[in-house]
Amino acid sequence: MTRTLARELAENIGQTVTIKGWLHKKRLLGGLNFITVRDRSGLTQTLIDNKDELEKLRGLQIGTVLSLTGTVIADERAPGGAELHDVTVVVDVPVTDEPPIEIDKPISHKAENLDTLFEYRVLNIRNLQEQKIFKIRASLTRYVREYLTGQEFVEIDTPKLLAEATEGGAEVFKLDYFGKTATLAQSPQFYKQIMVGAFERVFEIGHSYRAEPSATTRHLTELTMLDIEMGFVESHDDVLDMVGNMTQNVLRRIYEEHAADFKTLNAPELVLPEDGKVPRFTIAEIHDMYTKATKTDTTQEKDLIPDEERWISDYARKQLGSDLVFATHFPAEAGKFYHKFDDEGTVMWGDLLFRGLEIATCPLRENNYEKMIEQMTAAGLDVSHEGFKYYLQAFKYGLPQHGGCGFGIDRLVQKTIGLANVKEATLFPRDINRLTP
RNA sequence: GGGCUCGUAGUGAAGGGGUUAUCACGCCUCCCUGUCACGGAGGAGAUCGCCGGUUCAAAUCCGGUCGAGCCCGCCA
Repeated sequence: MTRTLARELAENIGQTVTIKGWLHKKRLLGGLNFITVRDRSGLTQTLIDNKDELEKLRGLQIGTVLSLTGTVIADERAPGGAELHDVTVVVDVPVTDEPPIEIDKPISHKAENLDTLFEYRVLNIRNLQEQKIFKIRASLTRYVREYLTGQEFVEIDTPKLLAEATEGGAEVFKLDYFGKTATLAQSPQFYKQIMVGAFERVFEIGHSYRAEPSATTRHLTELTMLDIEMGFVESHDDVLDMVGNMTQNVLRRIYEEHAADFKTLNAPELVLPEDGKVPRFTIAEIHDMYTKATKTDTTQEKDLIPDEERWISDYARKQLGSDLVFATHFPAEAGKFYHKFDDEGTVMWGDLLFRGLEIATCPLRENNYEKMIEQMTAAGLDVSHEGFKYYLQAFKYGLPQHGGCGFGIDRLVQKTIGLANVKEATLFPRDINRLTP
């Protein structure tokens, strides 16, 4: 007997079929007993009136793996309009231990209960509502791949085990590597730039590791980043246009194709600019606007403070009809050695904010070999260091003007759905004090 | 790294010096032929995070410790 899935039930009225899945819910009404089984496509309700068949389930808990063979009956009282009757029960994998949490009801995502959420992740991921988050996540990365591949970007994979930290910025994890010290990549920064020299346009969806002791709702120590790098860009605007267009494309698509899921997850309504142009403000402009609006002076800050990110996003949504907004022209002192600087004391670097949170940094890179050496020396770096040798080869032997972005996939999923904490958008989050499951 | 808050059955919560620690869900037994958060009757399940102190008496007050959450710094 071949297996029939829950979603195929209504197409098999009158047929004898076998449903395989997990015992999801028992509703025993005496002579009338409903057993709900979960498979990858959804739930099947079966009606068991034979006492001997029902007795096979005595003492068995939610999660028991079952094969149920019976006749498909159309009945408008059944969820989905069809259910299984005259059922023969086969217990494939009996479960006698009571699950520590209930999985047939929405799982609490209250901040105080997040620790429990992740402690029992193995089981609560069997909850259908919980699964929607990760099906949306899977679709989002698929749409990103489809969009970028369509624009002739080549997907690459680069090493996460590195000889040494050279990029600067975030703290790195160190580990023993056959007696040597290795570090975990904090980003594919150097490799994606190197690959511009080969393919012009590249992207990678991979993990990055940050040893920052940050205990907030927006930080992970192991995160999933979408890294994009594009060669032969004419200006920083080209980079911002590419990232803005891609983001709008995948957001429009996810809201369209997962409309029902977004509704049950209480996701916010998507608001994107009608002309397809993501609003842009310079850091200085945002500081001015925020300082005027809130009487909190931020004009001396080099970056946006978190409340400014929320404020400008709120402004963009309400005044300009956009959930996305770019913050551009960071002060030069915020830039790093591989950034491109302009003559006005700012760095050609823009942050993409989505619903109050920074989800991507999008800089233009310095591509001139001599200028790179100059900027690295000015930053106090040893240009003859092993860690820079291979990176600089790419520049020495010809890199066109290029730029791209580091895009936080976890944050994108979080904000797309409207989750309060980035960890809720991650299956098995790693943070400052969680290394399991 | 700095600040604030919270640890009570398996899960989620209430209680906040004084008899047997309260409720919901889940679990066990029984009743129930259209449930879909089914309903009804009964039952089991908690050294109130841990250590110490104050007190005639501590889940409750105080100190420490461990664990967690949120904000800031920094970042995606």
